[in-house]
Amino acid sequence: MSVTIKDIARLAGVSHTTVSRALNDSPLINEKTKDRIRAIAEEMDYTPNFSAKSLVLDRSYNLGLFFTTLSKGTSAGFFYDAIRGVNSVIQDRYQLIVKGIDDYTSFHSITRKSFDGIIVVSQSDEDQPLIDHAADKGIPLVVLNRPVDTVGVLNVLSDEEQGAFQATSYLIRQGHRNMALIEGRVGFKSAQNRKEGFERALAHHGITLKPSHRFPGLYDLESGYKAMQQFLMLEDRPTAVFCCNDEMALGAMKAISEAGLQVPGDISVIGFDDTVFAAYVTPALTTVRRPIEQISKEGAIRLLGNIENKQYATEQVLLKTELIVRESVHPLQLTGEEG
Amino acid sequence: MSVTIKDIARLAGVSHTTVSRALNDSPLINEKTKDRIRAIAEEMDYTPNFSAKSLVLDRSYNLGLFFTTLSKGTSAGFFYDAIRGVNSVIQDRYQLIVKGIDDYTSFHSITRKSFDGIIVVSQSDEDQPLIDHAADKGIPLVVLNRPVDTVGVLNVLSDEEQGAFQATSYLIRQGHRNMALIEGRVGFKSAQNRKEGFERALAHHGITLKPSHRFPGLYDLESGYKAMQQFLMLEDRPTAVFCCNDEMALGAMKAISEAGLQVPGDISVIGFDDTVFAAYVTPALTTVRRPIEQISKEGAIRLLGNIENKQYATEQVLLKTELIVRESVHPLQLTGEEG
DNA sequence: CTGAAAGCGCTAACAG
DNA sequence: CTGTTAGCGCTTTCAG
Repeated sequence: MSVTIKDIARLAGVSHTTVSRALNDSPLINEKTKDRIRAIAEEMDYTPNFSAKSLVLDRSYNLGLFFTTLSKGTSAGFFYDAIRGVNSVIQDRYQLIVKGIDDYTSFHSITRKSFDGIIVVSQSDEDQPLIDHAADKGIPLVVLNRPVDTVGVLNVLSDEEQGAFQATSYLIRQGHRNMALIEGRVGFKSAQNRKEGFERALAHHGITLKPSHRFPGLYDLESGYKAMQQFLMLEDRPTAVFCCNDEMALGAMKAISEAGLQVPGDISVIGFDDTVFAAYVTPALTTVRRPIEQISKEGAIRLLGNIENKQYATEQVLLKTELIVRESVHPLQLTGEEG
Repeated sequence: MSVTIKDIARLAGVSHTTVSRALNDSPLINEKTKDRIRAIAEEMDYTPNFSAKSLVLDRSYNLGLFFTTLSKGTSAGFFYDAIRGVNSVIQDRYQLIVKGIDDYTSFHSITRKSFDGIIVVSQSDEDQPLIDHAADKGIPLVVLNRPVDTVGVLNVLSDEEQGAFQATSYLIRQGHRNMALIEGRVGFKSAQNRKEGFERALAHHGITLKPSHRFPGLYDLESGYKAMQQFLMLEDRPTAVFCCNDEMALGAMKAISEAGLQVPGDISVIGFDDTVFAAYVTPALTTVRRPIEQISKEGAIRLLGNIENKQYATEQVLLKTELIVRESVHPLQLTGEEG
């Protein structure tokens, strides 16, 4: 069996309490004694039993990182950035447990005992039951990526409506009037926000969008491809397409080039997210950058603070998005005011 | 505080021992009693305290999923597929703890108490100390993606050398003789395997590669781009480039198109991994498919079996790769035998 | 079939 | 500054 504090106590000729205190650097213990005990612990290759600690301290040392789904509709880059961001913050102090919310049949096992805190990377309103459950159980909680107004829940996200508004305004400034929209996954908040930003920019310029010029996507390459195929069959083919993420934009570009047309010569394409590959496709994709890694870092930092200070202040942090202009948008006709 | 078996015992008018047994479906307990206790537990919204269980049962209910690194050199798609594969297998029975091996300063905390089993998605020989440590501690272990011969360690991977050999042979059958190689990250086993497969195919056909026609990459888009820029400056520019992953292939394609040349008209490009975007770039990328998700599923299944049966058989599973022919390779000159 | 008692490894009063 | 004692919530002998 493995070494316990009792073993150390025996060797050091002290009580196991003293060992416990020494190893936790308690001010109650003489420095000399501490050093001696630490040396013995080191030598015996002692590792604390976290189950025992957890039991008595009522802390699990677990942090949950929950995604809406692991199996569909989450893009790999998004997933990777989120985990990286959180991981870079928690370091050694916690174990990072990754879960898909849709894997749960019951939230019963999610308690304050099993998670010291939870980070929900939320893409859909359907995550709300989980969020409510966790808030209900009093688990420190931060929700990323989607606005929530649950009391006591920290919230970090980027202003995607604004990002979409900017991107669309840019399209308009480049002279485009006949535009199309490839929407995100139904039920995903990001899909709605981006659509709304797009629509607000249009309304702002008195442009209307025909029903034929919008298409619901799934946030994956294929749905962008298919949506674009639809648009290409239209009589009044759009001169610019706003895609609710980069994957769909890439799919759309594929459809355009297969039809023998050019991006951006014939049709301009704009994406969202600034995925790693955006700069490397040809033409390089003009898109909206969303600071996922920063969001998840901020979220993790706040969560840790929350766990440790036990203060449950509601707070929403809104990070800026940024339009990254590259090559996939072509000016259609200059309108006097420079773009 | 939360409900414990003692609370249930009090309400049911039995001892907490009986409750424990009932909830664990022990054959020692009368079915009627079980039902009654289960009903009460349900009603009180009882959740077992896993720290307490862990302490006495000496199991953590944690499964570690270790990557060589979370911060660099791991591609998002690879990461995502691996987590998905494992997650789909473990279901509710374990918590999945994701770690980057390079985040550890000491493996001290990795014990049989803290992990019931470990899956190492290994990309580098540098992971060996961790693998040895875990094997040493007697933690059930499966290593994915890289061959190891540590005793008692399960091993699931794909035959990448063979995949690279096939891909290169295909290039040769298409008439290419003047080829170039963009290598993977130094120290990554996959980089070495792919390079060796490439070289074996060349040797097999008596083709030699000039030092100028190989370039070390980092598995990311940028390094593929830069490598290709080097090749483009060569006097005897290659007619085909073998890239050790799809990201670098995309970077290379970017460099080619920026130079005013065509893929595959002027230069053929072949990748590795069959990333999601491979089919959607233009031209669609010819590449080698590697069944990451299947590998991680197989690995997880074997690990669970191993944990539960306590049998530590060394076993290596080698899964096939598959050449996916798309559009990025152009026949240079037919050689009689069809390609 | 059920219960009493002990103990997993650790921390935290309470004494001294 | 150190030790004694109790107990976290659970499972597991050992008796009955």
